[in-house]
Amino acid sequence: MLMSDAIAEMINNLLRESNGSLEIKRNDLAEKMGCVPSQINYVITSRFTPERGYIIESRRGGGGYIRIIKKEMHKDEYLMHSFYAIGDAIDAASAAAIIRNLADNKLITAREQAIMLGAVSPKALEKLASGENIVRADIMRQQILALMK
Amino acid sequence: MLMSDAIAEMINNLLRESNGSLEIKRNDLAEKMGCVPSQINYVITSRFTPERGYIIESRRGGGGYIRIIKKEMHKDEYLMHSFYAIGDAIDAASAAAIIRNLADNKLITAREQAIMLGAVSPKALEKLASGENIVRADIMRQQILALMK
DNA sequence: ACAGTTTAGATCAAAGATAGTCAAAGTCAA
DNA sequence: TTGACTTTGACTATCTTTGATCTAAACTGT
Repeated sequence: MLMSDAIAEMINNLLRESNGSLEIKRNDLAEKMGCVPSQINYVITSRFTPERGYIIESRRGGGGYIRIIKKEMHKDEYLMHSFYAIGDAIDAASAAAIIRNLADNKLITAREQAIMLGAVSPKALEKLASGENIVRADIMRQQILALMK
Repeated sequence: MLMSDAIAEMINNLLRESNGSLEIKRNDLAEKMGCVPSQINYVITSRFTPERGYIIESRRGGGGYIRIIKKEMHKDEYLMHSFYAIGDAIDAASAAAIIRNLADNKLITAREQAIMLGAVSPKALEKLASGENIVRADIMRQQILALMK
């Protein structure tokens, strides 16, 4: 088996044992698996992405760690739908419509709606020379990803 | 647990017991915790910063002390404070710190924090050729304005 | 009051402990 | 053969711990 797959399997086992959330020492795990530490990063970036439902947190220095959290997927379908509805670029009006939909469907609160609208408002992006709709799409995607946590 | 975290926890406990304001003897605390005195300074500088709402006062010499005060701000005050803390441009780490403060001080929920973070994450702004920090500042301001409504 | 001594916190830089990034080299299937 | 995926390791960034040295405040004897 591929080293990266073995590492991923190890992490998955640990996740299962620990009920969906765990902390590892990068160097320890690397040593246990017999690989270089940076390969742990590779495995995490390639397989434990937010898109696949994982949250990663880490800290360097003494007592450093990497925390991996598996979030429960269930009512995220609507969010997924919105996520893909955004596309590569989106204008302010369409963005507002999508956000309003989320609110209408009780996926976000009124306050959350206001925050999201603020972040993608023309005012927020006024300094952009160009590509406003592309950046707006990226921002929205990150916001929706944040909701799926 | 990490020594610095243990010290921070100790201070937090004392703060809670004493209702938001306390005085410690640096050397005594260091001895109690089993660390060098200067580590107390390190913990204070890294975790009890004014940015996080703490005021530090101290005195040297006989009867010296370090006083730590947790400052309570009112919501509007805090939002204003954050708004101005942003400045014309802001990097991702500083933005995260400000957002985290809002959450720590119960001005936003964990979900709102996640949304705000998402919107100003490097990932959300990765398409920008330049001026990332300027756009980030604008986005943050609009998000905070949304909270003041 | 003054000078010298003692007490106690501040500062800073070096060393230690971790994790992240990036690009080059390797592998493998289409 | 090419392109995607994997493996490595050098270099970087961040956080923590420690101790030497500096500075300020209080105390003491005259």
